[in-house]
Amino acid sequence: MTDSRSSISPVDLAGWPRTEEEAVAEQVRLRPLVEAFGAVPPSAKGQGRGGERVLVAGVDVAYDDENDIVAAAAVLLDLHTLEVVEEATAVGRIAFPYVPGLLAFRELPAVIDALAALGRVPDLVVCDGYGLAHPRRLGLASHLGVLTGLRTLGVAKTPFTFSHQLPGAERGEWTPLVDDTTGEEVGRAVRTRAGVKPVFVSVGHRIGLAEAVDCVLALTPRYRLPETTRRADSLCRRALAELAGKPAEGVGRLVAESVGRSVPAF
DNA sequence: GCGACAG
DNA sequence: ATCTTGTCGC
Repeated sequence: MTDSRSSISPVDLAGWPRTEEEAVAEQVRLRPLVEAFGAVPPSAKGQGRGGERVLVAGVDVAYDDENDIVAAAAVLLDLHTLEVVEEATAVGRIAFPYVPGLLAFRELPAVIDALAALGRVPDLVVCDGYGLAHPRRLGLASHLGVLTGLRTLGVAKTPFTFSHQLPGAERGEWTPLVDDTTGEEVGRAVRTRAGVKPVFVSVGHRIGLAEAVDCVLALTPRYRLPETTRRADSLCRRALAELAGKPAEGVGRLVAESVGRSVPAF
């Protein structure tokens, strides 16, 4: 047993929220289950010793609103070499409209399907968006963590409703991301590349904020965004493009593809 | 009431 | 997210 879960189960769409009220109620129910502490993975096994590599998954989704289709991708990387170990995609119908604060209900069903299609369970999942930095402290990264038991963190490209001072220009410098309604630090604005706009990192589940920032810096040797995010973004767009013209009916909610050990050039 | 608002 | 021209830089 490598993690608290040895496999990932798809969500039951029959019980998925259909209204904003139901969605908010679900966030309030899950919020107390978030664990905002934990070391850089893996903490369950031997700290990366003995040749055991740390597997980090990047997830992202792309939409075709015209045809009501969503394509998700999960790309597994070795945290130390940043090599792609495995990748998987899943497609389905869009499960919820885009509502700021309720993004998880739109993205998670497809994201979890893609993660479930991987042959291995990631030690950490990097999400495109927020975790605890959320009006009700349950952004998509935290939501995904609570639903699957996986360790997660969020990396967003904009400050959402929070405030921050610009961090120093050097890579690695950061400032707190603050919720002005409570004064608490909900994340950090992190400079992943010298002289380039910062990204916004927050805790998802089972990891501390400082540890989450360390992981993000390890995943950004060259670009502003983590390699996990870049890889997943590229893959889900390709997966969506391959569905060109196909009607939403029939797409259902099928795992479209699962490719092991591929290292695509992009 | 109005604007802002992760992706 | 998605649409969408040209442009600067490695």
